[in-house]
Amino acid sequence: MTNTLNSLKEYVNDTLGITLAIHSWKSENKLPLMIRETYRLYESDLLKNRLLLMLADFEEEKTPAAIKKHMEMVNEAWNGEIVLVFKEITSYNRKRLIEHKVPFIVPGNQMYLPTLGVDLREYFRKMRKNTVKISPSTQVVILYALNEKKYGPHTPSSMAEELKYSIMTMTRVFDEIESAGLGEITTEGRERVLLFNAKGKDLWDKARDFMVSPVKKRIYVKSDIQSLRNYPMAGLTGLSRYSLLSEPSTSVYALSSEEWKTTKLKETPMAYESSAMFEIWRYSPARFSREGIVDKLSLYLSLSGDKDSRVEMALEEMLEKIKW
DNA sequence: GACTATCCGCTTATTCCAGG
DNA sequence: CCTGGAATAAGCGGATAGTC
Repeated sequence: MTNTLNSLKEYVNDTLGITLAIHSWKSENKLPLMIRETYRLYESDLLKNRLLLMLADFEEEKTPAAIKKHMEMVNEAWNGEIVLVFKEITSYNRKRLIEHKVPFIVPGNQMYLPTLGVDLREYFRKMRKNTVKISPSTQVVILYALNEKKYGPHTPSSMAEELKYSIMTMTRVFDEIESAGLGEITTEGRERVLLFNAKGKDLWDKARDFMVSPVKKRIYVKSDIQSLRNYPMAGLTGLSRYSLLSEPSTSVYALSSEEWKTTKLKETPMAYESSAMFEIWRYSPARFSREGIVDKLSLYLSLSGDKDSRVEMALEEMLEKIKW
């Protein structure tokens, strides 16, 4: 614990050029036992502000919500700034603390004290460019409408049941469809009802720009023919069945990442003679596959962007043959 | 009863940096 | 300058506790 204190002093000195004076806190024994066991509390001051330092050295990281509660309890006995001090913290919990404007210091790494106007980090990353894409679950709903010609009305719960997602996920899907303007969403009583007013090729053209390739990763797998039968054909193998393109020498199959986690198939570092290529998909390819081939639209999305002009032509050929 | 806000942790993608 | 791997941000979707 003294190590943490020392590294804290060092860090503040290095970054702000201030020597922290840290004292033990007299009123600590007023607090619930649980708090005293979890944290060490110290009094200090920084830039003329009285601070209460909550040193958290717990084995397992507490969740932000729990931490917030603890701080509220401490706040009963202390009127002023409370600063959490961590040795380490996961990136997502750090982000959430910042979202909640909870001040904290990770010695040697980061200092976030919004009320004092201090926000230091080793470096700031550039924000990602925000692409307007839909999430895989939303894509699944749209593909469901297109592939099975079921344009609604749908409700979150009916779609959750049908497509094996949670109801919460479907709530988010409806939000995305609404904000992308891909469907009409109304409320009937307690039910939220989705109706795709654009159908068939119209819907496809509208949704196309929002959609993403289902392929997360392509890998080689050494496998016998038997176990390959369990998976739908995809990639160039699939395309060769839907068009005049000749079949590739290495067969391509698809499976979801959930299936990949539980399968006995093993990845091989490269293409051996008896191997097949597997595409790990963001959603289940089996849901829409017919006769052992993945659905045309997903296949199109998985290969669009291929530089080979023969592939491009075959993709267009396949699309044209669709009976919307 | 149907939906949603919030919380949570896992996974994936992006960015940075050090060392060639 | 590249490149590999470490660090970090963002995405995702389930669980839970509400809300209307």
